[in-house]
Amino acid sequence: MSTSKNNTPAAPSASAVPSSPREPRYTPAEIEPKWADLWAANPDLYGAEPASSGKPKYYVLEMLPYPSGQLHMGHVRNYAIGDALARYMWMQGYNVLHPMGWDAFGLPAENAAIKNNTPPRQWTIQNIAAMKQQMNRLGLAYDWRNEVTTCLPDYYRWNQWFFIRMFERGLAYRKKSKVNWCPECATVLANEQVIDGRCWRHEETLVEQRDLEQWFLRITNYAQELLDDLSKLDGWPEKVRTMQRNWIGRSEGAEVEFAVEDSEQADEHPSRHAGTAVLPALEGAVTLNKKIPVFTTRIDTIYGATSIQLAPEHPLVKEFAAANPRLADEVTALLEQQKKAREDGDVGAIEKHGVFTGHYAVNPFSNERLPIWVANYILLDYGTGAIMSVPAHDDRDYEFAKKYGLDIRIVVLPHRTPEGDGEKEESILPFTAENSLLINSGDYTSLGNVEAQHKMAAFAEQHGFGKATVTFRLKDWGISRQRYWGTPIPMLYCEKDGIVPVPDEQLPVLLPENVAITQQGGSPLGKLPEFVHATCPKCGGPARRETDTMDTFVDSSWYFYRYTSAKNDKAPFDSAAIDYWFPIDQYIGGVEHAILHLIYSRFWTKVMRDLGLVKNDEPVARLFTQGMVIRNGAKMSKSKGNVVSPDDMIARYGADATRAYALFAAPPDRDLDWQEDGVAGVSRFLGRVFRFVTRHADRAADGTSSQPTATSQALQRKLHQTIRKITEDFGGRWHFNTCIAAIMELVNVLTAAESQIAAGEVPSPILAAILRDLVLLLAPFAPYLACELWEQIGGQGDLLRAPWPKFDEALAREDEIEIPVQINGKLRTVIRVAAEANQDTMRDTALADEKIKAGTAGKTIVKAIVVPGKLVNLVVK
RNA sequence: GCCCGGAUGGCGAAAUCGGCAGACGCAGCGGACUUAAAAUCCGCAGACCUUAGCGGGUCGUGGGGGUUCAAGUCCCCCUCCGGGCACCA
Repeated sequence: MSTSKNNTPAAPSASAVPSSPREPRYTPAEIEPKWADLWAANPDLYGAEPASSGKPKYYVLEMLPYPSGQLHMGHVRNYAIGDALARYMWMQGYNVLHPMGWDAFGLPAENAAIKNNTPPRQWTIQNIAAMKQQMNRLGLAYDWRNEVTTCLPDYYRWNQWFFIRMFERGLAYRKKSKVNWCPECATVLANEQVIDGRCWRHEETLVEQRDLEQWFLRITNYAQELLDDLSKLDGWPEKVRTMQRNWIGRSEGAEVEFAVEDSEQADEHPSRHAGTAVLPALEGAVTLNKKIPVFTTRIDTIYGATSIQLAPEHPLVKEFAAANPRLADEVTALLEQQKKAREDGDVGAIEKHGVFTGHYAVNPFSNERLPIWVANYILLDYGTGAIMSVPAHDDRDYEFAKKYGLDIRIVVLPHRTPEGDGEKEESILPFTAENSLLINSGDYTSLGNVEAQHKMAAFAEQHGFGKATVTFRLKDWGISRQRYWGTPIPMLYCEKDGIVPVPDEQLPVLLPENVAITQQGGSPLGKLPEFVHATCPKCGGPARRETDTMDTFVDSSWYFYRYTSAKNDKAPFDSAAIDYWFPIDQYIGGVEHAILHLIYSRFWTKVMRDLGLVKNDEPVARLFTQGMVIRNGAKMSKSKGNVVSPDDMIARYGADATRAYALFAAPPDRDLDWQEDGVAGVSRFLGRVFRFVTRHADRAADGTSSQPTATSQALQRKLHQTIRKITEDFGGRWHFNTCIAAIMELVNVLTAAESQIAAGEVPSPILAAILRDLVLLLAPFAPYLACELWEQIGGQGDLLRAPWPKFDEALAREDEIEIPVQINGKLRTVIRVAAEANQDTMRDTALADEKIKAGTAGKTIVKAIVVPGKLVNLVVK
């Protein structure tokens, strides 16, 4: 684009540009540490004011890191976004809370302990120090006065305190169940931590199923509210809300009990082939002791049920198999297939297999006998682990019935299908659509399917064999971990009193330090007799201490509340501070926590609300998920060898350039392709700013007239257009890449006017104002440079508290604009008109143009489309 | 299979409401400064055709259709890439 298009002064000739060899150089390696030290020495500088200040508040939060010892580029990007926002909001006059902390419990510390023979605590604390150093070097404006470190007793005691509160209300409970076991971690994992049958931390490691007694948190009590409140979270990405909705997996339907025929009866039909047909209704008395509850979303199709299918692990299957070795073998084979499918990460594509058990159940609606099968596509842990199979109206049942020759009976039809057209009916199978009509369904025939669902569920409830019900995919949160480096679960086991919580006054249950950590499995704390042996607070007798520790996702479920009052030793936080600061105005982090951390946090907040500790229903008002940092087309990882170290970048180009590049290279929600040449480019740009401002820094003081000139007006116009653009972007769009591009454009315009400035065509007070605003605009993106230049131009007070530049519409307005002129939609020329020119003026100007005259000569102008401020398009024939 | 994103020069990208496609930056090319280099500064730059040159023309936002005076943008169909969910009864 030519500069004249912007109505800016023509570019000066090269010789007009001052190029003094004495010009100071931009040296971030000197500037940045100077300010970093100053900031580190003044912890109040970025401190939030107390709630009592009464100022409008803004709580901006970035997800706290695990202290691995090294920041990676994903962190840098995350924090650069949050820091820019925090600084901007400060400059807008808000009382900003911008805290940071450490998600400091977890397995890597134990692994490092084994490898280096360093105690986990020492390793963790060292890493925290190193990373805090990196953060300071990056110039991140955190309020360190409320730093939270989750592995310290003053934090984790409140995990224990919350746990006991939950235990008292039945929200924490112990049960034996099948759990996910990662052999690599040597511990149990929550469902949320299993991805495609593999451990979330060990992509190569298959998760095993083990039967263990574990502590669970009753997140399912909140399933409905967690689902409902998603609709309130309109500041969250739709993608995250959808992921949570799917994870919660609400499904409305009915539970129906099918009675099992007594085994003596079944013995008359031992052959598996007998299992293919529905037999006539029972006559006479049959013993029906056992019931199979079945969950279905389509009770309206129950007359079409032609078999019962059980999960291979179903308890009844075990019973049947106990009396039938051949069946036992076949069930084992089914289990193997399931396991293999899990290992292949391809659970959905497993080939369906099944086996007839030799037993029958009774359809409570039709009294028909249905063969009971075991099938590998039935999951024990969803619904009741058993289904009624309706092949005509379910894709999976249809596939299975076709394979094994089971009956297929049509009981619902589309509203419009003419009756009796058998061939046509066959062709639509399996017919699974809702909004259908029932046929062959006893009293319910010819009802609409939704109406039938209600009536049938009501009938089942009346007769005590079923009811309408809702099933969730979400399971309770298993939090026991058989590892050392975590919060001890504050529970005691007394022979006399059973499970007893540790009394509040004995909290925290301290995590002992003298523990031998091995990869053997089994809780390391169990090997410390002095830890295990305790006294029952109820009877005073001997008790055994719980030796498992809590999932570290407990730590991160409420840490952001603690930031408001991290030194409180009487309560997890000050409720007055919470009332003021919550909900979090803006939370920023990676999308990988869309389900795990973000659903646990929502659950924890609802529990705390019900405990009367907080008033908000949700912790986070607005959520932003930034894109990944990739390089050479792949996510940065050691194994791919494409990792770029933040330290290297800072050493070479400075923290400002590194941060600004992280914001400049892509919009923050998209993946960012790291290109080192790009960092160099941003660094060059910062150098240009540095030199330009430095060159003119002393102009502020001279007292010349402030009468605007054509040049100064052009510069101010560009400046205020830039202010408008960036201010609007912070308001919501967050395209910091184009914000930085806009500052680059501004600087390009300023340096292009260098010769006019040198010639005195810009009054000093105006130039000084431009420099000041330029520095302020830069502050959120390159804080070190901005501070350095703020000092040079004699800025008053701390830059962070300086008010954000105010956009002036009058200064930004263009007098004359360029209007493209098209003939039949093709660009022919560009005309200049006054910005507020009306349609007639625009059309006349266009028609007077030589190129347009030539282009329309000998033709008829059929139509002239004139859009004020936009374009002229002449339709000619 | 279902649900979200995405696809624009050699590269990262921009175009906020349907109105000059490629802002800004990288890499590249030419020039200035320099003994030289670095640094810095100035300029050129989508592809193709045409012109001695000035210039002129055609094509162009993954592919195909459509709506419109006008489409990267709206509608329909399709391809590829990334992510999430998945025998959920």
